[in-house]
Amino acid sequence: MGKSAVHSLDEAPSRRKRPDSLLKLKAAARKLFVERGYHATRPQDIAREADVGHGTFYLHFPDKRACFLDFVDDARSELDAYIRARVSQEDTLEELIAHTLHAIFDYAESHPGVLNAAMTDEAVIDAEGAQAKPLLDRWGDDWAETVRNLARTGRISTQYDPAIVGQAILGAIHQVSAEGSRSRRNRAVVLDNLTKFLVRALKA
Amino acid sequence: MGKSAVHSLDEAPSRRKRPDSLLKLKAAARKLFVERGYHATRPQDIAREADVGHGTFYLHFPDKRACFLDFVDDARSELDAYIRARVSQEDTLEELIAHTLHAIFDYAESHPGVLNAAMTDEAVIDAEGAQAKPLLDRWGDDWAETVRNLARTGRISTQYDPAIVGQAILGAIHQVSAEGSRSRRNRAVVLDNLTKFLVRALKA
Amino acid sequence: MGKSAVHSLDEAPSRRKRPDSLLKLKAAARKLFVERGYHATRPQDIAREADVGHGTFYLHFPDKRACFLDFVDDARSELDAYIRARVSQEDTLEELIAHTLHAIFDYAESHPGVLNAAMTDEAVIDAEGAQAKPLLDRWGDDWAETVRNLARTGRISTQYDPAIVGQAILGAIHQVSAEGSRSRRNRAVVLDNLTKFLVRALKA
Amino acid sequence: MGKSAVHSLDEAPSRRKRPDSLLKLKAAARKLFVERGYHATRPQDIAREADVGHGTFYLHFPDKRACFLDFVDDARSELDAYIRARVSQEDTLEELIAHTLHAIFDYAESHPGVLNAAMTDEAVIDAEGAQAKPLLDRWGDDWAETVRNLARTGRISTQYDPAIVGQAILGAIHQVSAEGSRSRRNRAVVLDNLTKFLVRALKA
DNA sequence: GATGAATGAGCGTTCATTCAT
DNA sequence: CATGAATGAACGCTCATTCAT
Repeated sequence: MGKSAVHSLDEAPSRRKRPDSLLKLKAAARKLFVERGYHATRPQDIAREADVGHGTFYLHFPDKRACFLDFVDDARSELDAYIRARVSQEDTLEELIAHTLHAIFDYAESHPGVLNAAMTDEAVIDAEGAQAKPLLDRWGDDWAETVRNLARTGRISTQYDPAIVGQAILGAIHQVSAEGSRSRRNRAVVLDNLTKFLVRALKA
Repeated sequence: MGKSAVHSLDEAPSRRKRPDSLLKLKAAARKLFVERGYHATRPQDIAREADVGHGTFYLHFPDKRACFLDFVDDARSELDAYIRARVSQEDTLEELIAHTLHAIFDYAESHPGVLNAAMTDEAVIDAEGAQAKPLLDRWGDDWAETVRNLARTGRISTQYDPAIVGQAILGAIHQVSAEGSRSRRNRAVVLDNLTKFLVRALKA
Repeated sequence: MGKSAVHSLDEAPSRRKRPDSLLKLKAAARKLFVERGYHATRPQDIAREADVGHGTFYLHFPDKRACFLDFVDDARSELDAYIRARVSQEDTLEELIAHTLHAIFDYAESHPGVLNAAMTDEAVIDAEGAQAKPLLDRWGDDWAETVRNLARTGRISTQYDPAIVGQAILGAIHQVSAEGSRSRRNRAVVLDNLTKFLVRALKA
Repeated sequence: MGKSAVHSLDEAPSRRKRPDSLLKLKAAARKLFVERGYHATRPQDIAREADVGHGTFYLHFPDKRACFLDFVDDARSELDAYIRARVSQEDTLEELIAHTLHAIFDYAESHPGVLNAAMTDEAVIDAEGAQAKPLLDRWGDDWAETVRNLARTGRISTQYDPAIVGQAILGAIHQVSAEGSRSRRNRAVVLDNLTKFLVRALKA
């Protein structure tokens, strides 16, 4: 009815088919997880927001949990890209910290609420068989690796256990940016203080 | 310990009744919130664990949320007591950091999981009418106050915004201890690294 | 403590003991059944309103239903007394109708809400083993008896089945006064219309 | 009647599905509200009676109250249709009363208990946000309108306040038919008495 | 692939009633 | 007589998931 039988010249312009229902679902899921949180978002809500049938949700995700984890993974990848685009191997400690923080705050600014939503403790979304490591811990591990590299190249003190200070750095950044956005703090001031704090803590 | 054995021949030592159902419920609630988290713990589970009827739960708490908030408040008070017992006004920066961290780690050791459970984001337990500030932010504010005092007495650099580095300190401690307990790290090493990290970040 | 051991000169002036807890409970029950209705009134509420312990309620009533039925019986007795005080055997039809309606409206005015609350359909308060006749039907029976008397003494048409017009009269009175109080109608006008209506319907 | 039997070879005559769960629920709700009353009927009971899952109930009604109100509305519409089919504008007073009562008693006979169940005081089903007027009052208003018309066309005495005698008529009819069905009175006798009663009360 | 009506275990909570004191 | 802490069956309702179409 009114839907042309012609091979959809008008809507699927190029490649193969178009499973854009997945894209619509992912966008809707992100929107709702950010706005309402994991528990207050029902698969039905996501499907309606995406303007697809409720059943379609389960064509693309085995369950709600998987959908949330997928959202978290996307956020992580996007943030990684932001960071990789701004830091270079030759950065000094100050530069590396400053560039990374800039990347994180830029991401948070253009994707408001996403980082906070993505960091919902996984204990909260799955009492029992949770994944090995919460997202925050994995991000802490990334910082541990960075710390190891900085120590190896003599840019920071070698007296630290990288695994531990990696978590410390991540924790400081996370809490400062989370609270900063809740309290609507001035971004430049936050960045400046946090950069100074981390650089002094690490400098050789 | 400290509870006199005199007169307790049986179980109900002297006069009257003993409306200890509240105590049993609080203990049960703590146990289950720690073991399973807020969402996976039902009022009914708490009542059964406390060995009282379902309805008794609602004699003492208006709802599940209030029970959780009560648990959080208790944890906060207990931890405050631990900290106050170990730090003194005349502590140097190093001492203050070390003593506070000792207190936190002692508390975490003798009450495993409690701090993590208590820090469940309040957004998670009550979408709408949540309290103004999450517990973590309030603890960050406490650190901000400490930072202000240290700066005023010349023990740390005055170039920081206390509100921001307060949150940074709290974030570092929280993440290090949370991840540390998940990864079963050596306590002494964690303490040592974290103390050094914070002292260097703050020292004048 | 502070309660005189002297044989209560001050409080139980005359006869025996004083089981005034029953009186307090009955007053409280009436107040709450009128204000909130049967289902929204809990035995606990009645006990608290009466300022006695919850258990005391069950010392005087086997259950909530019995308490309500007791309230209904009281209302019926009181209204009967009002009516008996105003009508006499020698009243003409007009007088009898007018006096009875005056009695009912007087009672309703000095005990607002009581008649309405007392007429709550018993189906509503006890799904299964209800009493043989709802209160309204029993009041209708009373009117049937009155009609029989009026017919016997030639004051009204004899062509009616008293049982049926008894219910009709009661129904008209009940609905007019219930709706009249809900719509805050003028009492005199209501009385005048209703009297005329019933007299014309019955007059020989 | 009016539904063509053509094509209904089996049960699902032609196209698609048949979302008759609503119809089954409405029938089940009517049955149970009539048999047990509002408070003794649980949504779950209605669903089981309709042979659908509990949740299906909430697909069609926001809550139990809405389901009951829907039942009431249906009953009112059905009865209105019965009455409209039997009375005409040119009826004399006697005819109008007689035809209307016939319609009501016919409806009550072919839908036993429905009118009584539908007239459950709305105060009983919803303490707070109830509708402006109970169903009975609204039916009384309908009678008031009828009385106004009769008075305007000179068919009844003009000395009445239509609003009040409207309620009186409705009250008489309601109580007589409710008690009549409880006492299993002879329908013809009841009709005869009630018609005479009302006609005499109203006749000019 | 896509749909959305249907499901029912499970939720947080209430309240009429009991009974040890 | 009086108490009120305790009870637990029962309530109205939600929502992650399935499956016939």
